[in-house]
Amino acid sequence: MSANSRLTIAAHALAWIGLYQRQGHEIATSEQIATSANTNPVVIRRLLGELRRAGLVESRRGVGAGWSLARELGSITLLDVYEAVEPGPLFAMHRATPDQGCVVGYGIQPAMRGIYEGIEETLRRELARVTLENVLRDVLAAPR
Amino acid sequence: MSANSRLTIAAHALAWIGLYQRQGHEIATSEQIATSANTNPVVIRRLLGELRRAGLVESRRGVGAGWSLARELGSITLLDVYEAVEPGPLFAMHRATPDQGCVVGYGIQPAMRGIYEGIEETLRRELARVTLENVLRDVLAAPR
DNA sequence: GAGTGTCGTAACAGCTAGCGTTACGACTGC
DNA sequence: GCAGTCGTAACGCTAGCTGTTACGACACTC
Repeated sequence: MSANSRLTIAAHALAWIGLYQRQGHEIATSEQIATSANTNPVVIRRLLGELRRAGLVESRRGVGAGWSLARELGSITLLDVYEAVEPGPLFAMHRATPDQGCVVGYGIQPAMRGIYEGIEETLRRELARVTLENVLRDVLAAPR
Repeated sequence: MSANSRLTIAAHALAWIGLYQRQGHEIATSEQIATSANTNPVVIRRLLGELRRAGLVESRRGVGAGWSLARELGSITLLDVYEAVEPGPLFAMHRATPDQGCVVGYGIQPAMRGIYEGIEETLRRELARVTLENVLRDVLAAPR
């Protein structure tokens, strides 16, 4: 489906900030997070910008600027992150509208829309069951 | 996530063939299906080729050639179609492997892998609950 | 108020995947 | 031999993700 890494990187960033704050620091920079995720600071700033719009993190500017959590890790779910970072639907309809003169062409889109809605709802419920607290716990539980 | 229409078009093709066969015909051509789906016959042939590799349809060549179902619509689920048509995982990991010297960079991939596995398993279960028979029924139930 | 470090964001390039299209050989029935 | 359809390669277009550079905006320190 040409999957992307946006949810993964966003979760990485949040877990990193959360852990950093528990170690007594207040503010994390996109530079630090980018180093941990092995990517470019701009990529991190773009993603965190979307998380800020969703109210999950806050940013400060000026000297000593950077990012901090706007909510506890335990109150942020993967669904929150997913919705902040992945707009569109999971499955797409036909590019060009099918032949409305054909029975199948006429009924296929409403039919699939209904089915997809149910499936996406299940996906959301599943994403909502995992908090970033869970993620960080799993991260720290990695052997060695 | 840059969703594509492959599952939708494949389901469309299967429903079309199924209905066509119930109307007494034996063989459907990619040309006919493409007209209904408003796309190019080659797109249909490519998708049906993948469904054939999965044992869902059969094809004949020569004059009067075309496609037919290898199984009843009721025994084909959206999961069968999905697996035939969408190889990779739903969510991707980091492009470049994260900093293994960082606690989060080290543990994030195993953590997310476990979480994603559970979620994809749920998705599969949900897809497995819908048969192409269900799809066709919904298609025919469209108002007007 | 000058200097500094970081965010915010635009702009661009490279890559990949999906989709549409053309073309043509392979096959099979007449 | 002819005709109709599949099978598949090849190509171009588009869109999205990722990485990178660049630079203005901002706020703290001195």
